[in-house]
Amino acid sequence: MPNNENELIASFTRPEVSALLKRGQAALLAAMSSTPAVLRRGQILVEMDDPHEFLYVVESGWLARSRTINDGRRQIIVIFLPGELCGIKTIFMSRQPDDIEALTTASTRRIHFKDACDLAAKDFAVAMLLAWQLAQDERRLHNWTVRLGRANAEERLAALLLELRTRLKRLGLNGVDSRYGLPLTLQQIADHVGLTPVHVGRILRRFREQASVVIANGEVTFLHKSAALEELAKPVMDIVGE
Amino acid sequence: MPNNENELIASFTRPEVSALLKRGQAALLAAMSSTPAVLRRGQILVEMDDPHEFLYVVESGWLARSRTINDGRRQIIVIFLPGELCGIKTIFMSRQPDDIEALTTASTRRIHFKDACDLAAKDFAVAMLLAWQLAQDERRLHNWTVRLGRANAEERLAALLLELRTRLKRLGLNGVDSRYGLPLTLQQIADHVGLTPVHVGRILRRFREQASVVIANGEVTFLHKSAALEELAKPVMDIVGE
DNA sequence: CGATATGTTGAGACCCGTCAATTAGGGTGG
DNA sequence: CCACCCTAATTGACGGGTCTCAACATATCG
Repeated sequence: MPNNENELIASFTRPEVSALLKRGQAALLAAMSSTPAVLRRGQILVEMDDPHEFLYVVESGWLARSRTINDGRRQIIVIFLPGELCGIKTIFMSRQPDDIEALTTASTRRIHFKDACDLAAKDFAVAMLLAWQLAQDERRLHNWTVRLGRANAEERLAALLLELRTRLKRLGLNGVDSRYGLPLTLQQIADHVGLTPVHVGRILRRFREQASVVIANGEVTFLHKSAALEELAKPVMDIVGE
Repeated sequence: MPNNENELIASFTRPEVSALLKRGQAALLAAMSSTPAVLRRGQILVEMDDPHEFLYVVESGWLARSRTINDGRRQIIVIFLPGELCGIKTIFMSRQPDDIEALTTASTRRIHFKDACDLAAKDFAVAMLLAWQLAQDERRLHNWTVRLGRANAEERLAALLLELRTRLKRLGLNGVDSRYGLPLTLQQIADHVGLTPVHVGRILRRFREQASVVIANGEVTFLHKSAALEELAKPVMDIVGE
């Protein structure tokens, strides 16, 4: 168990911490399967209720933890972006009631949870990285709990678009500040924010008409009145802009 | 970092595992402050955005992680019952955007996160317990994400009442199977399930009229048609009945 | 006994869902 | 290059679940 992660989140930009995390990430990545598995959109990496034994890193594409109810309702619980780890809880539980699925064409590499444990025991930076990612995930879940419980459609969508912007930026995956790729369908967005695709479409039209954002051709583009978006989302954004 | 928690959740009742968890709990509790801090209802244990350094165990009463928006909206993100640990993420982050507050009169004992880490490093059972509680918390957050995103008022309330029943039973805190103490106001329930107190009251009346459950005098009592509740909640309950 | 917080009930409004029709887009094969 | 198909996106009309507001009842506590 790692022993001094305090101040981690508060110091996203502190060079010595991010350096440690980068070292841990490098060590873990080096120990992962070298040949990536390729997934088609909609393909399921880990089936719900199945025992599973691996942690994964997203190489390219977007993944998600999702739960589907037999009457057709579906909730995307967490989105995993390229470079992020998923399935860390595999270390602690052999089965979970959710799928991990590919939201887009994607590729992943993996490591057996026992190997990951051994590595973490030997290399503190790896333990640090794993703990850090877990804490990140839980913080994000807290944010979405607040949004799904108390925020309206506009606030949820504004929060989603802004959260993805800061996450992609932090991962170094968006070229320009005012634009990023969003490879999700309205249905997938709706399943994440707890709305219907029809209503998501209506809210996005409203945003477009207000000149806040346009989302077209799989690209989000912030317009000159995007401050209105930030104003909308502000009550449900956390300290680090997610 | 612990190294063989696999099968933990799947084996809630496996005697050797629960024995290990009990040992870990005993060791951690023994290291905690011996004089409990007493909290009045509504009192805040950890203020949002404040740096904090302690893990807590609930001795008596109910606590919650809650987030309040300045316009008055409020979301209870997680409920902590007597015997459960809260603030474990303190080990990893010095500040979080939520309060930890007393939902009822409550008492807690605490331990500095560094001491908890040292203990976990020496005693595997403690590390096990901490990891197990974290995994528990995250699984519960997943469940509530699904419910807040996709379940209607009846399903959310049915799920809440049943989840609390199984959690209290597991903690050994309910005498009879068909009855348990629920020390929450309609407002607090509403803040947890993402509804208004008025609507929560209406749904509970419906439950009462259907002879599913009565909730009166701070007690939940399941009636002869409580199977209807389980039917309602089933689509949004996880494997272990939470 | 009064004061305050909490619970109950009703009427009306609003946000979002449902359903259905239409358009647009993206790939495939001829 | 076009015809075709299938999926995704758009739009409108309508209905319903939940919220809002306000009045009243009840419980709690000094």
